[in-house]
Amino acid sequence: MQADSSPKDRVYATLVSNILTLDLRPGADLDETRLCAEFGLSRTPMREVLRQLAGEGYVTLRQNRGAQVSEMSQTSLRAFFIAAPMIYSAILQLAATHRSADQIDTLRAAQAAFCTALDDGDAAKRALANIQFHRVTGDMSDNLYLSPSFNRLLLDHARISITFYAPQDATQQRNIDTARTQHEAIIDAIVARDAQAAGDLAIAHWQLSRDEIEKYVMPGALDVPLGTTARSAG
Amino acid sequence: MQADSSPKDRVYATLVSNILTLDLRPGADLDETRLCAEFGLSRTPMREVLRQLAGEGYVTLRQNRGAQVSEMSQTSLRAFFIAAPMIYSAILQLAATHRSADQIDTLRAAQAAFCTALDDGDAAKRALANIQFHRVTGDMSDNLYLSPSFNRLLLDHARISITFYAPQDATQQRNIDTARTQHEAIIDAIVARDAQAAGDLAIAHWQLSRDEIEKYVMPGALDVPLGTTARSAG
DNA sequence: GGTATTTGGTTTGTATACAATATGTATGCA
DNA sequence: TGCATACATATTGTATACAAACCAAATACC
Repeated sequence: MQADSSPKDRVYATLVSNILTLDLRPGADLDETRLCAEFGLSRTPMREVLRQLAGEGYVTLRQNRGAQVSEMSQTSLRAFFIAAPMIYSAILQLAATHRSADQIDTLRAAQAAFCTALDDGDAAKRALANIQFHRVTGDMSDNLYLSPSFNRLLLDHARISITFYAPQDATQQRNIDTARTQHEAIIDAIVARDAQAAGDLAIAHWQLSRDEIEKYVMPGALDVPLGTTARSAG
Repeated sequence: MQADSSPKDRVYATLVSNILTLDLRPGADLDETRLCAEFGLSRTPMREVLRQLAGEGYVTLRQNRGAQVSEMSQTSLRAFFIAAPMIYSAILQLAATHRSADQIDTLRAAQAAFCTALDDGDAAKRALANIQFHRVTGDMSDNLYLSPSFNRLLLDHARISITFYAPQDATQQRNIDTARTQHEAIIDAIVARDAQAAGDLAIAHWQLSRDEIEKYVMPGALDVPLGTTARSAG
């Protein structure tokens, strides 16, 4: 999010990245002392970082029992399916309306990075670059009240994507190219200040993700904990 | 939110309440040392409370420059007007769908408290009780991804309501009674699991607030800082 | 043999002391 | 007189030491 000026910011960015990429699994316990040793930071600032992460939904804090990476469940997946199209659509409409010229440059840069990540082939890097793209649209939308939910959605969207990513799946390979194209179209709509088109593209883009996820969410698999499926299979 | 078990929770609850009721004005500087002295708490836990409050949007933290109560501006008011009907409607629809029997009791209790506050006549208490009512609907909706924005909206909704409250205004007096009735209707819709009706009521209920606010937001007053208007006039 | 209780160790929560950074004032120079 | 710079002060950021709460294992009792 912000520049890595202070060591605290570095730790924050690292933890965020590790959580997004499932290097830190949902439900994983975060021992303060261990983190401090790992990052060369004292407990006081580390605790503050954890509290900030908790505020943004990355971790959950339990009284006298330390932090753990926030969980994902089938229940939360259902909530995700309800909230995502609504918020994504609103964000992109507002982005098209409110974007500045500078922000378009930033968005194009994010898209370039996204394409690089696509060619790279690493699911985690791809998800991270994708998030970055959408974060820029979030900045563009400039709505203090939608941002919290939008960011929370992006967090789990990244984690879900990585969870359900199957490298050998030909459909998914095609979908990745579609995503790239959709991003381009989104940029065009935003540049043209076409809120209607941006909103529609948000839905289409969401549909793409949704289809991929739904393939893996079978009614019989209701109690499979999310965040563990794909990694162990790949 | 949670029981006042620890002294930290008490400080948290007090600060939240003071911010919601504008006892702590938007933009007000929060000096750590002073707060510590006031609440009899050390700086370390106090800083953690402030970070939590920052995560939920109550305060903003600036590097090396302390915390201040989050501001409200005309810009944010516009964002509020866009986000509120959307989120409120979604929350109430979901509340009608997901609510449990216990939660209905809680909601009825909140409504009773709201009515008491209405008869009381204190704008701050009223706004607080109103928030409490809607928080219960938020719990009912049980959507992890909409909650952050919903809670952020409730925060500023309370502050805006208090800001633009005019005790002598006959229309507002009537509106207060309307709000009471609408709450009752909302309860009925939720009890009946009628998502459609709940969503419609959310919009109607929002409209009521919107009209009150809009009366005071004139195009010429674009740079009047929110949170200071009504208090000084009353 | 099973359950309850106590006890040791580990981990979190808090307080205080110290370091670093920012602000405001005063002084010197143009 | 105006501005810039240096210094003093206050406030934030960090580290460490201590207290309290939790967890697990071992022992005693039923």
